[in-house]
Amino acid sequence: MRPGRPAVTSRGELELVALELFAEHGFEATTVDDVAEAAGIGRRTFFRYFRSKNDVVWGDFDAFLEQLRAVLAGVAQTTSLIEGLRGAVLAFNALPEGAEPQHRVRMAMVLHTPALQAHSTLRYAGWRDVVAEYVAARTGAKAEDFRPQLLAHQVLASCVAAYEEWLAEPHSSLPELLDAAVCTLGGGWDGT
Amino acid sequence: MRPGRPAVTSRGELELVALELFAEHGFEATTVDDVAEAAGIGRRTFFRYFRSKNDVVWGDFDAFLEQLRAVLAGVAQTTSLIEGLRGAVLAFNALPEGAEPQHRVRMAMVLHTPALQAHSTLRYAGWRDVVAEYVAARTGAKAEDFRPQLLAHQVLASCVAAYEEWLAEPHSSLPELLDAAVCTLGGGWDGT
DNA sequence: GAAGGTAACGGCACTCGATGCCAAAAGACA
DNA sequence: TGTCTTTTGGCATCGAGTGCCGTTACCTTC
Repeated sequence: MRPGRPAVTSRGELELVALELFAEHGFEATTVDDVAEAAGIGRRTFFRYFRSKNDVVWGDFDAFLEQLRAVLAGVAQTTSLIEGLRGAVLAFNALPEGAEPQHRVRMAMVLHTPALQAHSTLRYAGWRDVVAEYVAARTGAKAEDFRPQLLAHQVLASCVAAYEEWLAEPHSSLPELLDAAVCTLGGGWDGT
Repeated sequence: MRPGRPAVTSRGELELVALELFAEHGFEATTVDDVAEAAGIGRRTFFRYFRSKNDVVWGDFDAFLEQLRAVLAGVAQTTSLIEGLRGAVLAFNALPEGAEPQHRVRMAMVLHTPALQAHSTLRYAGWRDVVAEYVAARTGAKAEDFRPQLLAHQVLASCVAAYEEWLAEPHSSLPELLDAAVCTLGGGWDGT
C-alpha cells in the first residue's frame, strides 16, 4: 500500500457532505467551516481537496472534459461540423434514469447563485477549448483561431440558455432544448 | 447648494486613480487599501463609491445599458432582427479617435484577469436582458422567453469572442471582428 | 518490534475583500 | 449660534484563501 498517513476522506465524499449542506441552507449561508465540521475534518484540509468553495459544485469537471474530448475526436468525418457538436452536447447531457431531480438542484444552484455563476465562467473556458479543438481539427485551423473560438463561444452560450430555460420550466425537456438551441447555429456554419 | 458634507471625491475620479494603479501593478496585486490611500480617502469610503473592487473596471455600465436600450428601441421595423443587433453592437463599440489603446488595456484586464472574467458574467446578464427585450419586442415574445434569451446569449458570446480575437491580434479591427462574429448568427435567425 | 521514511492532517497566523455600526466632520439654513 | 443633513472613516467582524510547521498514522526496512 502507499506509504504515509491515509487520507481521512475523499473528494467525492466531501462533495456529498457539502452539497447536502448547500441544498439545505443555501450555498452562501454555508461556510467552509460548516462543511469541514460536518465532514469531520479540519478547515485547512478542506482546501487540500478543493481549491475553493466554489469548486465543490463542479465535481470532477476535468474528467468530464476528457470524455467530451474523446467523443468529439471520434466524430465521423461524414457528419457535419454542427451535427457532431449537437451529438456530443446531447450525449453529455443525457441523464441517467432518475438523476434529473438532483441535476436540477445542482444546476439551479450553479446558475442562480451569483458567486457560482461568476466562477463557472472560469470552468467554461476549459469546455470551450475542447470544442474549439474539435472545430479546429475539422476545419484545418488552430484551436486559438477566431472561427473555432467563436463557434465554441456560441455553442456554449446556446447550452447555457437551454439550461436556463430548462430550469425555468419544470416540465421541459433538456435534450429538446439543447437540440433546438444548438440547431439555431446551423445556418451560419453550414458551409464549414 | 445641497446640504450635508460635500463628497471628497467622485466615482469617476476614483475610477481614474484605481485604473492607473491597476495598470501599473496589476489588478490583483493592487489592494483596496492601495487605491484608497492613493485617492486620499478611507478604505471604508471606497466601498461607498463601488460595491466591489471588481466593479471599478466597468465604470458606469448601467448608463451604457440605458443607451443601448434606447438605440435598440429605435431600430426601424424594416431592418431585420439580426441587422438591428449588428448595428447596435457596432455603434456601441465604436471608439472615439485615439481611445483604442486605453480600451485595449482595460479590456485585456477584464478578459484576462480571472477575478474580473468571472465577475463580468454578472454584468453580462444585464446586457443580455437589454438584447432579449429588443428581440422580444420584435418577435412578439416576452423577454424571459427561450428564443430571446437564446439569441441574447449567442450575440453576447459572439461579441466576447470578437473581443478576444481583437486583443490577441494587435493589428486587427474590432468593428470588423464584431461584424463578422454577429453575422455568423444570421443563418439560423433569418426567418424571425 | 524498533527505527526511519512518507504523506496526510490540522492548528495558527495572516492577507484581503466586504459589511455593519456609529461617532465625527462639514457645509446649508434658519 | 444651533440644527439639520449628508458624507466620511475608524473599528470591529466575517469569511475565503494561503503559507508554515509540528503532529499523526501508516508503511517499509532492519
